[in-house]
Amino acid sequence: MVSVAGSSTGRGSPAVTLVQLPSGQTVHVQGVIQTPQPSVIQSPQIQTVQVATIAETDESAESEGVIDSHKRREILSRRPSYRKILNELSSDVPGVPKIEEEKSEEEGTPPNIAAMAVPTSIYQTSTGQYIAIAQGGTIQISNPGSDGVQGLQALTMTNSGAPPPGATIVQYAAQSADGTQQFFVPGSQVVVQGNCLLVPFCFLAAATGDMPTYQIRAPTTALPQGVVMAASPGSLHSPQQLAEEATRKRELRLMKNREAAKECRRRKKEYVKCLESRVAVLEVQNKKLIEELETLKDICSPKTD
DNA sequence: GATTGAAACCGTCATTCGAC
DNA sequence: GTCGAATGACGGTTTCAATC
Repeated sequence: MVSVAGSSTGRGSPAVTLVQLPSGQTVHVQGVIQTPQPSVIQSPQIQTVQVATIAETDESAESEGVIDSHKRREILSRRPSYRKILNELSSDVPGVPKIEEEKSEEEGTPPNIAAMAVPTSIYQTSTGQYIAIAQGGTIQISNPGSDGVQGLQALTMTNSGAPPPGATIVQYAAQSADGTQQFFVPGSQVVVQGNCLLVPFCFLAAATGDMPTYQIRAPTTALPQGVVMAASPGSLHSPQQLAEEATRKRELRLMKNREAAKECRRRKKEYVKCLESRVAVLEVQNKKLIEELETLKDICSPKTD
């Protein structure tokens, strides 16, 4: 009679299997029996149940008589965000990377912006560039990939000249540009019409409350060109100004939602990759369990002559 | 090279969730 | 209750490989 009790220690160090994931990542899988791993089903139970319930509408229909409307609403409600799910997974399994909370733009010092006049507002563009706006009117643009101040481009505001009254001339002197280019930012109204095609990007600004926000956009954007600098809050009275304000708010909302959708898709991709990785690991574990079962069967089964 | 279908990507809208 | 963030759904666009 062979005893298999305490096999986790009786067999010496647990076997380690290398699993090649679809993403190319290699994962170490330790002995299956010795170190029971948290189940992928157990961890995000809530989510799994919810998905299953949504999929099996017949079953939910059967239990309608028992479940009140509130409970059904809970069951059918959207599952938690991918970030939550993935972070729960990562807390269960050390190998699963966490989706980090985004740092606010004011947090973490962007690279390549040094010696700025303070107070300074720093913004990041959709292309990864950083824009710093000092109170003195200086705007600096930095490219994330470059070193030191190499990526800095200067925008200088002056309040004089031929442009519409009250407008500000913004001189854009890109290092790589052939020459200095100009576009206008008036004090209370929109500008930059059409100039988007002349400069490497559009300069987009929108005031929210007291603090204006700015964004650099590529000329190919779907956003209508020309809408940009918002009037200062509190000075909107005429219907036209109200309409412009509404348009500006809409553009801002669309812009934010656009970025949110991108981020959401990125998280979803990461979440799916995580699930695929878990599937790969569990498949290996399952295979090993089957093999161990077969081995034990061979050992325990009586020999027949 | 032209066509075509699938997959990936993107922007927008509608809705829900969670913080306040 | 309000507001912003997150996300599903939908339709349009782009990319790419397969086929002719």
